[in-house]
Amino acid sequence: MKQSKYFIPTLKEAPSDALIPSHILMLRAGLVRQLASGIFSFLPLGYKIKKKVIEILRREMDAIGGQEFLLPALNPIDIWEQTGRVEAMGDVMFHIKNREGLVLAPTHEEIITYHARQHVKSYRDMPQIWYQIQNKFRNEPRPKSGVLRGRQFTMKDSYSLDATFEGLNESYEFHRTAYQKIFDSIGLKYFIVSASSGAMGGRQSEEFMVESDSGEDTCAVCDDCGYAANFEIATSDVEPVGRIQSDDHYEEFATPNAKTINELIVQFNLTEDQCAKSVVYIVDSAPVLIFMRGNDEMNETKLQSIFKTNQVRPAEADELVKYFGASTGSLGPINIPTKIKVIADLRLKDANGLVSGANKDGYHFKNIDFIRDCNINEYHDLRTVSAGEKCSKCGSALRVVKAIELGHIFKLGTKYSEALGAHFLDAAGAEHPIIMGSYGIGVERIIACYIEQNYDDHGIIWKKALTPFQVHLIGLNFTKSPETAEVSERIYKRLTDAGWEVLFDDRTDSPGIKFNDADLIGIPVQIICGPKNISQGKVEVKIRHNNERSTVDEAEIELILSEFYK
RNA sequence: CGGGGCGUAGCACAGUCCGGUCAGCGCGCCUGCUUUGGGAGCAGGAGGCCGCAGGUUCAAAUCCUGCCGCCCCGACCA
Repeated sequence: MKQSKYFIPTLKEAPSDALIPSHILMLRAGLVRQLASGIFSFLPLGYKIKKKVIEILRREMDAIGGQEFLLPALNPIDIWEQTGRVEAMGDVMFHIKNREGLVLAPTHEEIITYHARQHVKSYRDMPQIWYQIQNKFRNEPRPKSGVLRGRQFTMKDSYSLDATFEGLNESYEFHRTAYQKIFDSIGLKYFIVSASSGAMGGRQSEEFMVESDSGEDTCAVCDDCGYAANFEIATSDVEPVGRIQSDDHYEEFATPNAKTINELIVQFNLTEDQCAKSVVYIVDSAPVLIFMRGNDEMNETKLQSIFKTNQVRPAEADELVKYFGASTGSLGPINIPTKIKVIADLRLKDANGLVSGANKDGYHFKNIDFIRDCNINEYHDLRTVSAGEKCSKCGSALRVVKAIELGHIFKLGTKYSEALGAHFLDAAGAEHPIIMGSYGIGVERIIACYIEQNYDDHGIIWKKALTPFQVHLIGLNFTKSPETAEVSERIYKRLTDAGWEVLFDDRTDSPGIKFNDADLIGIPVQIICGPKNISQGKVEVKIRHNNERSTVDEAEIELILSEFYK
């Protein structure tokens, strides 16, 4: 490809809307342009990279027996109503206004299940792995960070259909391995975390994460043993509060100026372990009183999983008065005027000697015994881990990092097949819902994450898997030196004929412009043809990632390329 | 949806408080000449409803009202 004819609008300055490296570089290198918030056009160079990603995805999905579909983005809404997801998705789903009953698909479990229901009627028809690489539409409330969170994006989504849970496990493992191959071959540094299947009611789920300050997920990772988990479900090894030797009855004391745990600790010389913090949530419109140790933070996702709902919110001030007759800072487990559910974090299990609110503004109780004095309905792991706590596997200090979710694999179970009536007959002739899994990878996120991990002051640094071209042939000073033009053309033709993907900078611009553009675009190998070297029958080879330069004979070029790309 | 910021040429910005002197700078673009190993020089030139709509005023990029768009923080994210 001759660069003089190729549309690569590079920018010297970064558009002010772009803040993170991948976004800035994708704009500057002429890969994408933004059309509207969360909506991007891929320009030729960017699309070339995207197609390379897609090819890798296709290769690995085919390798595990996946069959490629292309499902419509326009969906009849009634299928989505049957699974209850029109409501669950809420505003995230785009609805067509001038044609009643159509929506834009944000994902495709429903449509896959629809087709499975039509034709997968026997255990003999399974297992199946169906996938597609297609645009998804989600009305994100706030798109951000370039292509990392958009309203229209490309996803590789696959779905497994199995007759048994053993089969599902196998399909899941196939995907897990394929995903590792995909990210490894691209050269991404990633880690896998256990994730919450949340209110979806699935069985197991893992996410493929890239550590990044631009990430929207938080994970706890252990660098020693490899433990990694999404914050939503992460646990750590923390000391339980336990019991102390004391039979003292609980006793009210005035705490007029202590509303927070820290104020209690300071004013009454307590330890965090002695304090049972009360938190009140409204879960499915019913209040739940939750106890956490000291300043331990409650994790909403864990709460959602316990109650299997995403209808969870902190109680409002007037609700606290209504249920407890007291306000925040004075709530506790004893003398609750209304009957509500009480749960506590595992760390407080069966503890005593505790201080908690007296359900009377300005008063607390001390010497509370959770066994003797309270009716704690259940104990659950409810706390959010924090950095530096001990890994529950190996005891090393956990790190807490921001991460970008690149892929998600998920054992769905029978939620969709049951809702849509996708049943099959087993060998004994008994009817069962199809057992499903769903697996997704964000295509644009791969590109953005790759760039986040591979750039320098000059621009992007591609490795061989995703580079839009294998060689950047840069001709210098053609107007002054027709011989250089001639030699460059000859090299271009020879490499192209030999099957190399060559971007040939045959523009008449000054060398500085060409070098800077080349580094910005980031093709791994640059071959520089200038008059000085040409006269000696030589060209210069520059390796982008380490800036290594060598002057070689024209005849050696292909050998060097074969070596680099072997 | 709450909070904050912004909208002036392709990109980056100044001008807005304090209305008139205001359509400006740099880069990019076009033409010519010179130049060519890390974003060249000189000369000449093109490009704008100052986001949109209303209002105030003799006069609006500038003041007022409404709307739209974009970015950031938060909420949200099968």
